[in-house]
Amino acid sequence: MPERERWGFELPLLLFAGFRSLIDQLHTELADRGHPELRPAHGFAMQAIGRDELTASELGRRLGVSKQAAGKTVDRLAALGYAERVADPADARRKLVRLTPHGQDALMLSGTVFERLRGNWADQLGPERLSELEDALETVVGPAAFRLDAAGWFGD
Amino acid sequence: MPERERWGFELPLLLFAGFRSLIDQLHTELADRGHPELRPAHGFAMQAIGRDELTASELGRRLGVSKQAAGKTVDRLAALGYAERVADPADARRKLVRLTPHGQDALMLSGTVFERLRGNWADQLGPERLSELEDALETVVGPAAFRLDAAGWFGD
DNA sequence: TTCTTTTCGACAACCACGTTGACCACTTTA
DNA sequence: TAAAGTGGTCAACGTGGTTGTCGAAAAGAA
Repeated sequence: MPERERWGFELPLLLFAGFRSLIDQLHTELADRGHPELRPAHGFAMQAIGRDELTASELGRRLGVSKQAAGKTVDRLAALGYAERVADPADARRKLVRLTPHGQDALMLSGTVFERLRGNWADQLGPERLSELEDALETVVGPAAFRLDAAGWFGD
Repeated sequence: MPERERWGFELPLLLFAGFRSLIDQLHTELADRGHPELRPAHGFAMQAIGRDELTASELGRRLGVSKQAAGKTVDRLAALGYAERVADPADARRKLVRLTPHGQDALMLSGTVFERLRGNWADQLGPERLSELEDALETVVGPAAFRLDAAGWFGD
């Protein structure tokens, strides 16, 4: 049921409002469940680390930022107890970054919260309209959909 | 045509990818048309100013940031030639911010570019699917859709 | 094996964008 | 007219980026 004529400038605002709505709800939930200091930017970095052990340089590549910026991000995650650095026995230059159990907990919790939030949208829209929305977005953005280099994107 | 089962975490990434795709294309176009220094964050501030003459404090309220932050944003826009401050003859405390002709040009150009980008999406999806996408998003985000307090939202 | 190139991590300086707190000037209101 | 509120600015700081430089360690080539 198309409701009225839309201006072009509304489309980006609607997309951003949807994105922000989900992320804000996620962090409200995370704060209630033992992760009050976690910020949206941290989530992208932790997602990029996942269960891997990788160098700050490699993390920078995944996030689309310099190795120095990635190193600072790791510093902040480490200060909050979400990540830690361990020496690489096979290469004395490298220090491998990995999530702590606290960080893995936050990541798993985020996954379950996102499932529930998607369920809320499905309740409001019906499963078909939600699937159509997702399919339409994937059609227009193509394979660029699942990039993680989002943090700090506004300023560039 | 629902293509496959979706994970909850894909939804925010799809929304953000769509948003970023539009904004990136906008700024590519703006750069080609005489506005190469304009950044995404500037757009929200200029949209909040529009054709008004307002104080930095009022701008801060519209953008959801402190008056000091709004003042710095105006400094940057002014340094780039997009905004200027004029004294308010009716109130010696106030300095009114307004867009320069260069700033108004950028704002009008953005509007026409967004119309064309929406047209591209309509070509790819068909007008009905695009309208359904917009309506679905408005349904789930409600009146929060058209807030302008987006810049700097990642860090907080 | 030695020399050269590459890579990693760190440091420094800087910029964009936000925050609080403090302060002064001016306007409004009680 | 005194008190309260508002507007602009300065300072200090935090976060998340950038580039440039550097030394140590690894990898590749002669």
